[in-house]
Amino acid sequence: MLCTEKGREVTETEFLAAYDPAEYERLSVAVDVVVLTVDEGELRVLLVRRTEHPHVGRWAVPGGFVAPDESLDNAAARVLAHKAGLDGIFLEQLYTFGAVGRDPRTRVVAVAYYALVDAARLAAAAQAAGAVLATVRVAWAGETGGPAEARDPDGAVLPLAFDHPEVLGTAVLRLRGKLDYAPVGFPLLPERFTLRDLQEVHETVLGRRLNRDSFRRRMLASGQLRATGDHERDVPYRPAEFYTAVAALARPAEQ
Amino acid sequence: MLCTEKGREVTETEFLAAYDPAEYERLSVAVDVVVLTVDEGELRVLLVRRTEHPHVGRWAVPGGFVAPDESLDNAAARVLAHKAGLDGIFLEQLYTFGAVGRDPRTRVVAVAYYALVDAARLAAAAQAAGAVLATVRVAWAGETGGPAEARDPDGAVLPLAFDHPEVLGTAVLRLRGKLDYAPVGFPLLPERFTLRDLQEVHETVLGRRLNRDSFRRRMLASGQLRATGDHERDVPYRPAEFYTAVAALARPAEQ
DNA sequence: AAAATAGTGTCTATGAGACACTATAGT
DNA sequence: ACTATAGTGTCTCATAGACACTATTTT
Repeated sequence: MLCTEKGREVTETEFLAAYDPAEYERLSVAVDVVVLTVDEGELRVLLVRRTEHPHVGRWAVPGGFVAPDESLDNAAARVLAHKAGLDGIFLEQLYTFGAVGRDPRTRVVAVAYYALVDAARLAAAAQAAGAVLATVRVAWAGETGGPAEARDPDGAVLPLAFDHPEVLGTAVLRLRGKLDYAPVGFPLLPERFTLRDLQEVHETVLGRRLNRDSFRRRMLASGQLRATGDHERDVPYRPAEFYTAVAALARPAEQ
Repeated sequence: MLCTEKGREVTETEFLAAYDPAEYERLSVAVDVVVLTVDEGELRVLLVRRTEHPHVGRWAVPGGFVAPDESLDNAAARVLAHKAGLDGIFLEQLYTFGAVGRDPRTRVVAVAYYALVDAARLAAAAQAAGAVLATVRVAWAGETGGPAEARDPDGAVLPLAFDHPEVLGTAVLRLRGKLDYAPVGFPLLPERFTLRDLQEVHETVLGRRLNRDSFRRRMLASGQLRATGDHERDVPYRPAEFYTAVAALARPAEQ
């Protein structure tokens, strides 16, 4: 059952020395990063306008090809840093899109990631990078799933490149699913936030209103929040206390 | 902002005709399929013994390289059919593993899938394919995550190839997570099953005992079960009624 | 009859939703 | 004083766990 060559077994070292990678056809592998935030009750995504073929002029999530000497996670972090100017934020693998005709140039397998960041930081990064923040709309409720649509601030639909409607829809679906059991809301908020801010983030992501009393009890009982003792200022009503997330959401280690 | 060549804009058609895929380095892309079942209170995985370098003699989940003209889903279904003789069973993308050194031959990005099948069918398929069914053990509880280990029927640990301990661990984690909200137990059972069978599957996957009364109520109230009116035979106690899953779990459509 | 599990009914504990009430800021 | 929201306490309802009891088969 072992490989033989001239009547004797070859060792793994000999095999690897003689191995020719061109024996199997290779594919282009890209990472696409869906950078999401919540602002003013809307889910927003960072999009860049394509300046080259294919799909010139259409809008795309930042992406780039994976180099032979970098891991997928590193490639995604590199794309996030170079194309969006963002560093050290929540970043997690989402899904891999590999339909044959998804890129008209050649066969490209895209490993999609999603990143979460607070609205103020993303607004600054988008401006510096020359990107736009588009509102995300999905035509489905709950955890049904399906493509998503991006609109500019005037409500006009932005044409998306490649299969990015599906990529964006998958990111929304993942976010909704995670919010039910994971503290995924915190990366979307600044370090200090009120319970009202947190509830608005949850409601925006889930696309439905939540019960205030129940949400408050559940969050305080979860042990994920630490009260700061500080309160809001200059609000025309009783100021709410600021909280912080008790444990920073750990970045998953490279596989 | 558009590409120019000799002072005029090029159309997308012209661009694609002149596009050279070799401009970017390409990678090998493989699919690995984790085929799982539950039998005798144990989670089992189908493994094949590697007959070629690298990792000759070690055990691996069935895998294969993705051809340029097939989608990832199709490649996974092909591997499942050719290497395990299984067709038309639950198959879903799991996670993509892309660490640089995970394959000693060359850079290989592995898109892992997991498949679920009932124990009797998998036992027959494994025998026909010359594969083994190994018991899966994880050293972690709940949804912690981490690598998994495979043991033969005598309890001896089978050495796994590549990063397959992580791949296997990721599959167990996904299965546990899905069981909480999705009817993922049904693909692991034959068409007709008792509530006891279903509970045993859930307990095995989750790695903990469940409350009988509560499980029964929850399942019957879920609307996912249809009573058949038939009952077990030749059991030394009151025979339980057979149920069927009311809706076959739809295979996700190709992206 | 004994043993073992299926299946039903009921009580209790827990958590979500609803509501009432008090607290605290700006206007 | 008025308004708007923060924060607390309590009631109700739905669901999970626990337990008791009956049903049905083989040995």
